[in-house]
Order: sequence, then C-alpha cells, then structure tokens
Amino acid sequence: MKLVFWLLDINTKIQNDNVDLWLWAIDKSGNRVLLVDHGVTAYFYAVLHDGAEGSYIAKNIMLSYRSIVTKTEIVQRRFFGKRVAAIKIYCKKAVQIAKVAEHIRKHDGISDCYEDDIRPTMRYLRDNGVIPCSWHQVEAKEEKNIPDTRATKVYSINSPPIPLENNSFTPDLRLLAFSMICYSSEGAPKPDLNPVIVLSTVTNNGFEKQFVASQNKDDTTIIQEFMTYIRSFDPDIIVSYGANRTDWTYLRERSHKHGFLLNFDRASSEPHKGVYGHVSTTGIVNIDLADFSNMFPEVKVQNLANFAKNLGVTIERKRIIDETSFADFWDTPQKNAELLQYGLDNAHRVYGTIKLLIDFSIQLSILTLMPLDQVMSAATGFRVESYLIKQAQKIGEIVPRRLEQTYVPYTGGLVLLPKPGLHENIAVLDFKSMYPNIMITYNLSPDTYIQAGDPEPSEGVYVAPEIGYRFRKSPPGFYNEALTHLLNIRAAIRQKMKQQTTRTVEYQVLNARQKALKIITNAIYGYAGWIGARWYIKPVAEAASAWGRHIIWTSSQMAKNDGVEVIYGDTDSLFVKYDKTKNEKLQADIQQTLKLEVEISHVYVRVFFSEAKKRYAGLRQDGSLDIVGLEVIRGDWAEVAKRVQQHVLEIILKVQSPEKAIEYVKSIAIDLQHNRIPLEDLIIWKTLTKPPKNYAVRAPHVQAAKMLIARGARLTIGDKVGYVIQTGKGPLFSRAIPYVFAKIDNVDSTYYITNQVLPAAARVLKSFNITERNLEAIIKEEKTKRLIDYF
DNA sequence: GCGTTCAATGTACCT
DNA sequence: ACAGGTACATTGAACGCG
Repeated sequence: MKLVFWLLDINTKIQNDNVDLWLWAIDKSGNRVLLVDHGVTAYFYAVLHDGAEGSYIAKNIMLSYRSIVTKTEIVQRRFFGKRVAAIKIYCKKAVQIAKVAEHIRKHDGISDCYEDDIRPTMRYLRDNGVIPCSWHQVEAKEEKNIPDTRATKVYSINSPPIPLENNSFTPDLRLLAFSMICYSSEGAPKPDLNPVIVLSTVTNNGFEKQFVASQNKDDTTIIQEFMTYIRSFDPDIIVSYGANRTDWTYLRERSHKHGFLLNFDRASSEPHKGVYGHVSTTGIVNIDLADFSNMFPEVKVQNLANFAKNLGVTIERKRIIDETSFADFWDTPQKNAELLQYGLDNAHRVYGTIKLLIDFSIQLSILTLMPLDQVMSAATGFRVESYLIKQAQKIGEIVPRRLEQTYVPYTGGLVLLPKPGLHENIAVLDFKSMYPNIMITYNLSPDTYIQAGDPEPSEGVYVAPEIGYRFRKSPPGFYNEALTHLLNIRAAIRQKMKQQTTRTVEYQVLNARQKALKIITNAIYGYAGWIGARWYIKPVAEAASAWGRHIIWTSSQMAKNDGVEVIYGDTDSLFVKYDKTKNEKLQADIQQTLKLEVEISHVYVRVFFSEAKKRYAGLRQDGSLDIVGLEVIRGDWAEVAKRVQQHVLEIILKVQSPEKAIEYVKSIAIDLQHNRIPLEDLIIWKTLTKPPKNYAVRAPHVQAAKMLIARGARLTIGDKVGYVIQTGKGPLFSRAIPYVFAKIDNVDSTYYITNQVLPAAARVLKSFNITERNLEAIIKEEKTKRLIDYF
C-alpha cells in the first residue's frame, strides 16, 4: 500500500549485526507509525592512486572479502575538488564497514578509504533524499513481528521514501513539557539518596498533571505513574529544561534503585546517550531547552526562569524558589502548595518557550538533515558540517575524514582605533554578510585553493592581500555554491515575507526558515578555520579575513579622501560622520571598487567612545541607547555598578551634563555606605571554566564555588557562581562569599564604591576630565561635610 | 619587611 | 568543539628600597 507520512525521528536498530532503519512517523490520518527498512545499503569509498588499475583491484577486493563485500563499482568523484577515481565498496552489513575500510586502506593502489565514518542514519537520509520533519510517500507493507513498540501500525518498506513536493505544513504534534523537583536537605540532590518529590507536566491540549511523592517521600509510585502517563498520552516531543544533563539520568537511577526500568519511550527502551551529548528517547523527540541557551547570549545567568522571561514567557507568580529550599518547602505543610505551584509554573515555562522555538528547530533540522532531537544539542560546527555533507553529495564530493590537526592561529578582522569623546550624527556603515560574500566573490573554498608551488590554472586565480594565497577563479568552489545557495534562498524567503501583511502561520514558518539559513550561512567562515572540520583548510579562513581587513582599510581611506571623517571601525563596520550626500556617494564608490554591498544600518544622534576599542554607547533617533562592550552589558559586574554606568551614559548622551552625572554617582555611593543597596544588586557572577582545584590563582568566584561545594552544592564547568565581597583583612579572594550565605551588614561597601561603581562611572566620565580620584574626592568631601553638619 | 611593578591568569565581550 | 581581536581586574612573583 502507498503510505504518506511526516518523518518525526529516525534511529538504527542493530540485531545480530543487522542494521535496520526505523523511521518514526505520523501518517495522514494522524496515526503514529513505525516504518522499518531492512534493506539499507552500506558502502564506503576506496580512492585509487593515479593510474591504478581500478577494476583489477576491485576484483581482488571482491575475492578477498567475498563473505562481506557484495558489490564494487568504479566511480568518478571529487576529493577536495580534485577529480579522483574510487571503488565504491558495498558491504553486506553496515557494522562491518569500518573494519573492512581499515584493511583496504593499506591495499596497493588505494590511497585511502572514506565515508566509512558516516552514520547509517545520515547515509540513509542523504543518499535517498529523505528529509526529517517533512512529508514523504512510500510503498509499505504491514509488519506484525516487531515487538515492544508503541505505534498504531508498524510497516516494512522495501524502497526508500520519496519526499513530497508540498512539504510546508506540520501535523499536530503531541507535546509534553515537564519539570522535576527533588528532595535534598543537604546540598545537591543525589539520586542514590534523594527522592523525586514532584513531577509536573503540561501538554499541548492544555492539560496539567502533577505527580507528587507520598508523605514519606517514596517516589516509586510517581515515577511509575509518570511513565504510565507518558505512555498513554504518547507524546511526539518531550521537552524539559536541563534533563539531558540531570533529570534523565536521575530518573533512571531512581527507577533502577526501585527495581524497574525507565522504559517509557516508543520502543520500551530507556533514555540513552546519543551523539553530540544528546539523550535519545526512541521514537520520541527529546528536546532540552538548555541546549538553546547559546542562541541567547543576552541572558547572562542561565536558568529556566531567565530564559523564559527573555522570550517573553512570563508566569504570573513572582516567587522563584531556590533549589536549596525545596526540602524546607516540602517539610513545611503551609508551604507545600507553593512548592507544587512552582513546579507547575516551571512546566508552563518550558511549554511556553518551546512553542516559540519549535518552528526554528524544525527548520534547522530540515536544512541540516539532522534529526530534530539532535539538531539543537549539536554544536554549530557539526550543524554546518551536516549541511555541507548533504551538499557534498550533490556535487560528487567525497566526505573527508576528521583528522587530528594542530592548532595554529591566524590573523582575523581589523579594528580601527576610535576617536575618543562625544560625536554628533554618526552613520554606521555595514558590509552585508561580509565573510560569506568575500568567500563567494573570491571563490574561497577547500577545493579552489592552489597550494604553494602548484602551477596556476588557465582560468586564473584570485590572490589574497597580505598573505598571497591563491584560489582558482572557476569553477565555483564547494563553499561558494553552498553559500550562494543559502543566501539566495534566504533572500527569496525574506521577499516572500515582505509580501505578507499578517502574521500567518506561514509567515512564522518562513521566519524560522530564514533564521536557520542565517545561522548556517554565518558559521561557514568560522567552520573553514576550525581544526575540527572535515573540510579544514586554514588558508581559506585566513584569506577571508585578509580580504576583510583589506576591504575595511580601503573603505576607511576612501572615506577620508571623500572628506568623510571616520570615527571607528570593527571588522565589517565603519562609523563615519553623517552627511547624506557624501555618505551615499561613498557607499556607491565602495560597492563599485570593492564589489561588496554596504548599507547605512543606522545613524546615531550622538555616540560616545572612550579610548578603548569594542566599547561605546550610542543614542538612537528614537531616544534609545545602544550600549556595546561596556560594563552595563557585562554579566560579571555588580548590578549597582551597571545601573550607575547606564544612568551616567544616559545623562552624558541626552542631558550632556557631567555635573549631573557626578551628583548621581555620589548619591549611589552614599547609599552604598549606608547599606541601602539591596544585596542582590551587589552580586558578582562569574563562570567556572574548570574544576575549582585546577585553578592556578586564587580567584574570588573559585573560592566562593569551593564554599558552595563544601556545603553540598553540585557545581560543574560552565556554571555561574554568584558572590559578594565582605569586609575584613586580606586579598579580595579571601573575602568573597557565595551570595546565598552573605548578610548585607557584612558587605564591604568600600569595595563596591572603589572597585565597582567608581570604575564603571569613570570609564565614561574620564573623557570629561573626571577621574576615579576626582570622584573619590568628591564622595569623601561629601562625607566630611555630613560629619560637620552632624557636629 | 614593605611597597611597586609587571607578566600571567581569567573572564567576558565584539564582529 | 565555528573564527580571531580586545578590555580589564586580580593575582603573585620579582624587584628595589631601607
């Protein structure tokens, strides 16, 4: 029978060395179905030496490995752009590939073997043009003997599915968001000791359900009921915040302790570690919102509440209960209701957030061919690579192996020295998608690079400035085609979006798609210079940045020659004095000379620069402030210092009165002296970048982390530690204390004045001849004045 | 023994 | 585990001085 389905998830099933492909899907009637393909082809390439006798070698291989190799073909392919002849070697079983390739690699006449390291799921999707999160059609036969699976029907298929043309709509997916609370009276909960007390769930039909441990904190029943509930609701997607790191392992260990398995997924298996640090739940897309955090660097302290709030998902209740208080809330009957509500709130936060991000995830999955449950947990480099592997197939490029490479840095973008002080009417010129466009214009790609000493091709070369690397002008390289493709599709989508007046579902999908395209496009330059890349060729990235420097430098010279004052510039932007006529002429000249598009992204009414690069503040025409690089937007300064600097900047840029700014700084300093600033505004957050004992110096946040760990907290690399500085003798690090243990009366207000508020304020006021010393003196003066008043 | 100087360490930012 | 460029605070050893 013919079956039309939407592909939700894909996994391999290995039984007696046989690799089957399992496609979890939703059919047109909304049935959850499983398609099993028993006939997956497994192959790899053995690239031949120049002039090697391919057919002879192939015959030999067939003979030597006749129990394993089923077929060989001589094929023409490309490898780093070079034409190569290769033997495509088909094996009976996918599990044998790596071993066979290892042997054949050493054969006479074979230069190397490739693509034995491509995962069977990727191979299947790529070779057959099957796309995750998309509709397909296939000839299917009902199969009865696949036990232990939760699917309305199980089919076997003998030929791969064919994607349908009209792919745009997503079926109604069943979504379950959950959040877990554990009981621990001492420090971080440990699965061997501490029970799960509350499991809260919210589903897409608006239904809330909570599982609460018994009075004596026995979690046997709730974990079982939680699983029963999952099985009966049968979600397609299960979402959490942080479950890949904690909840799944925790629940698993609790279950095992009680003597049962956490086997709620559609194949009755337990959550298990997959690729890219991801946890797989077979047949169910497991999404962890914590994996999205690098998309939102503006959220400085990563947690569910901040994350949700940043996206506009707010819960009416204001109270956040600290993890360390869960036990107290459980033990105090009057607080029970609040604890339960908090759990439910979190499940709602998870649900509200994934609703905003699911379209993007789906689009990224479609673009990269990575299954939906992997794409968000995969690092950028692997997403780019997955996209490139898909593209490589189209041009017959063999996928290189990942090699151990030594890291050798190269020169990057050019940053111009800013002109310090206040400037009026400043236009910001931006090169649109600079690196992608440079790579297209100069055909920078692993397969167009001409190695030093190699002869120049007849079609000519582009020579990178400063470094002199050469790239053949034609044909278009692998990256060139990929980038052109990405940019063109994105432009088309944005055009389509412009035609839409209302925010339809289609608009949302288009928007998600263009975002996915954008992040992949922008990451290709970085990928090219990444030593972990399969297609790593350092000169490609090096040449792109060399052209970038040349372009920004030349443009700044052109501006000067046109009588346009240049205030600042960084990599792909130029800050210049605004003059409509002159700017537009410059824009046109740059475009003509340098072959890259420039736009005037905005004009500042007034902009402030200190002497430092990468730090400035600009006043926009609508009255808003852009603050860049300064303490205000840094996560490792106390809130009080950031607020002071923000106000100082506003006063300087709007009112333009340093005196008023000083008054303000003074008032806060005095508030600090009198402990009138709440403790939470004094917390300094810093990230642990290694295990505390590995630090070479004694740093405040490390000391604070050690104190937290001593009290049972679970802290790992990447966690933020919040501390405050207390009064006392000795160096700073000895006076740092985790903010949860701190008391406002013990806070060292002098530190906050001299090392936080004053430097932050002086960063701006120095340009107006007010130094930290001045400020300090003014504050002291105020203090004595008060004393005199007092006496 | 004490204050000053400066490289090293560490973190977070910009494009 | 996409790149390099940059600012800045704090530590801690080296240094100079008395």
